[in-house]
Amino acid sequence: MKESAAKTRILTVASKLFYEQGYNSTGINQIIDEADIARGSLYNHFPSKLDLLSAYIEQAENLWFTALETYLVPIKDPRSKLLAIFDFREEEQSKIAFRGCQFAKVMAELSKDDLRIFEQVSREKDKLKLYIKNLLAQIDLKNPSALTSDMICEAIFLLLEGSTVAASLYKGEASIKNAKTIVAALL
Amino acid sequence: MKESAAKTRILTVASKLFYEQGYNSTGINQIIDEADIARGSLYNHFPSKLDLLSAYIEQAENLWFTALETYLVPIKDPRSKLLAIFDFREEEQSKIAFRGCQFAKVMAELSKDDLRIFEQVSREKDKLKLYIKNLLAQIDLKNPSALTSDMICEAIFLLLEGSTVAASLYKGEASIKNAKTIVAALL
DNA sequence: GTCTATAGCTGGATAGAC
DNA sequence: GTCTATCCAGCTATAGAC
Repeated sequence: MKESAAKTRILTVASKLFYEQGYNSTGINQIIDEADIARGSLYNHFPSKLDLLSAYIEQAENLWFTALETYLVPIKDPRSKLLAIFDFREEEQSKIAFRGCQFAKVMAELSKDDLRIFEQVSREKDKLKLYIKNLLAQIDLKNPSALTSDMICEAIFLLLEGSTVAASLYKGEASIKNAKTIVAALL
Repeated sequence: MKESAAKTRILTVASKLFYEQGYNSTGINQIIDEADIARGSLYNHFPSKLDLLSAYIEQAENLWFTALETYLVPIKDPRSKLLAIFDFREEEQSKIAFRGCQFAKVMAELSKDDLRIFEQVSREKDKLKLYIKNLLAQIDLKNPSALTSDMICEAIFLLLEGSTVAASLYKGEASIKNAKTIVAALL
């Protein structure tokens, strides 16, 4: 059930370009040039550019989550694991010049009518929230802030998203480090 | 020193379209159609599309900040003022179907080389942080979380940004309400 | 399944009349 | 300063040969 080499190459190239240049600014022409395949082949595998975007999102979701889990494997303590999510994001973002969250970037470019993509992205974010929630359940919260466990989960999630946006604005890791400090105070 | 009516109309129409459809997805043709001016007039007032974007950002900054300050005038207590920033954002976003932060949207669409725009936006965000900081200075923090005043300022800022992104993803106000709850626990 | 050729449009920007 | 006419490069998508 191996996918064609052409299809894989298209998706690889498109992922890179969608993220680096944006979806709207990346043309089919550039994709077929860099992937070195023919126009017709692309439309054979992906009926439209939006289908290609959808495939990119799906792949990126899987890759991102797998990378996060792998990063956290050596860390045993759940509290440290939660804090390390911010280290992971910092490393990841600094490698790519603080271009921001892949999914947030796509959403910002889409028309509000492209519901399919919005749902895909929100499913991914829900997966992350669930992952955070499970880690929180293993912690004996000292709870200095009188927030419920669910609300602390939300805080971690929002601080992660917010600090990524801020880091991409300021082109530096300071916001992500700050978010980690704030979360540490909440746990 | 009144600006020409044409220029004003161009900027009004462009602002609306840039925000509703995105910068890249809005063409010069559509702008001149809806503003009902001639192609040449647009290029007379704005040498390039990027100059028009820059003018939009500048105007949006001023309008947004003025609207926030006006919203907060009737509220006297500084702690309530801080929390009301989230009410303001919620009202503002619900009016526009949770399309997200104007500035974040633009940044997500830009090439990383458009430094001029990045700097414009970061100046705006700095203004907001300073405003938050001044309000915080008037509060006697009970400080349950052992965070410095500067770090609480950062937390408010990051939660505001993060919850706006999340609200635009989920198309609802829940994230913004949650962010307010979290901030209330920090103050 | 992969190719080339091209349709059909729209993009941003310019020239030159008035 | 505002207009119309137009350039040319780019876009997404399709047709039809191999």
